[in-house]
Amino acid sequence: MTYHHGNLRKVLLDRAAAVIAEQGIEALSLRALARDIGVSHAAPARHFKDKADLLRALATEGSHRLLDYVLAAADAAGTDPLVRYNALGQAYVRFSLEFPAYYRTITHPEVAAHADDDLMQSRRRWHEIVADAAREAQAAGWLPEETVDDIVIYSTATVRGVAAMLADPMQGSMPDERNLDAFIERMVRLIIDPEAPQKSLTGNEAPKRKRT
Amino acid sequence: MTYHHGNLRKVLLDRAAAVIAEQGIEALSLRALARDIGVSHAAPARHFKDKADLLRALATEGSHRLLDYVLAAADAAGTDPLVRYNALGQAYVRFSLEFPAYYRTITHPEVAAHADDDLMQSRRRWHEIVADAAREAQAAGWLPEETVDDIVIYSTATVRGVAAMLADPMQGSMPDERNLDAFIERMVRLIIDPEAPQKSLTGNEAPKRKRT
DNA sequence: GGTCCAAAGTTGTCACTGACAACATGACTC
DNA sequence: GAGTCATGTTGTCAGTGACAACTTTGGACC
Repeated sequence: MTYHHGNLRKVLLDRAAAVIAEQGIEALSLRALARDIGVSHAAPARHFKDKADLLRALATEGSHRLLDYVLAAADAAGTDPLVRYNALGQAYVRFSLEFPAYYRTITHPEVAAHADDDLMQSRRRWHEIVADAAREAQAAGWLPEETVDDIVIYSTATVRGVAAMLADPMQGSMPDERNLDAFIERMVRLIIDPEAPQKSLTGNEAPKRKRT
Repeated sequence: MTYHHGNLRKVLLDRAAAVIAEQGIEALSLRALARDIGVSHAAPARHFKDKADLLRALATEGSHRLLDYVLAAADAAGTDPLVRYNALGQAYVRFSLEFPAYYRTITHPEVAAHADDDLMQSRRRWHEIVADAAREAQAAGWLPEETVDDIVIYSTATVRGVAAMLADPMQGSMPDERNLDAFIERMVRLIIDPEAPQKSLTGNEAPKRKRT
């Protein structure tokens, strides 16, 4: 082992993500992390000013991955605006399950309250992405009377809530692993149902599809 | 000051709630709490086995208050099932704003993961309350094709998400204090719109009001 | 009214943590 | 090969949660 580790920063981030995924953010300790990696207890300070700084870095990286993940899913879903919007929501929930460490960090209150510019920009980007998709879905007849902002916030809140409830293992009536995909699909369909446009209605019915 | 404090347990809970409301759960320290109250650093241990135990007690008390708060709001809303269901959702979000310490504690991952029987029962009770209300709303024609469980989980997830986003001060596009009530009303109306039953439709239209 | 005793506080201590300061190492530059 | 600067290291400090051992107090009981 050389005196200089070489890529300690990356190793710290990876190992921290693993610890968070296994034992939660509370259980993360800079000293334990350093011990684990085989480096002195003060080494992490060279790369992260303090614990919050490490979490912030993790959240920033995670938020970029989230955007990539979600955009890839939306693109794979095709051009139908309703299908695309739905795919966006499902991908968000899936990300929270596939990368729990990133997701927990991103939504951690302490981190959220002291977000840096990079993290703030990721949030704005998320808002834009969903807003664009919502506008297209509105053009296809969905929720014509609501503002785009309201729709975005509502949709974000819902997928965030679904993710939170899936992360809470003690919640009753939660699906087991085999039914997870179907569960997510049902939940997001309650936000936007890609198969419920005018086609299922007879011609004389109102073309606007106001919800509820 | 007598040697025996008298009602230290209650004072601890109240002061802890105040600290959490002001500075968050992370900032809560048993020693600082004891110092603050003017009692020795080990005194809290007589009443709460450890820090998690104090948080658990706070969460339990909070969950009872939440149920009372929400039921009172629902009862005040009248007998129309849709209005009642809507009131339930709005009250949930309002509780999170009015009693942030309780709400944060209830939804804290660590607390949620190690819930005691009392807390678990409160959760089941919440599920029952919402399920009963959802059944009545379904009988009035709302979302006839969904299972009650799905509706409950979906609704809970959404109000939880809305509460989470309101608690996050850095979120863009969030309402200022004057518009809060209207914002909450709009968000919950997207779950269930109490003013959108069949009455607004002409007679030959489908009586079932499938969403989206 | 004196005695016992358990509940409720106290002091003292331990291991652990995050943060900081001072020092050591080594890679790169000129 | 001297200088310098990023990157590690050692040493230390105050704060924390948890625990053990001791003290005070107010009733219960006779």
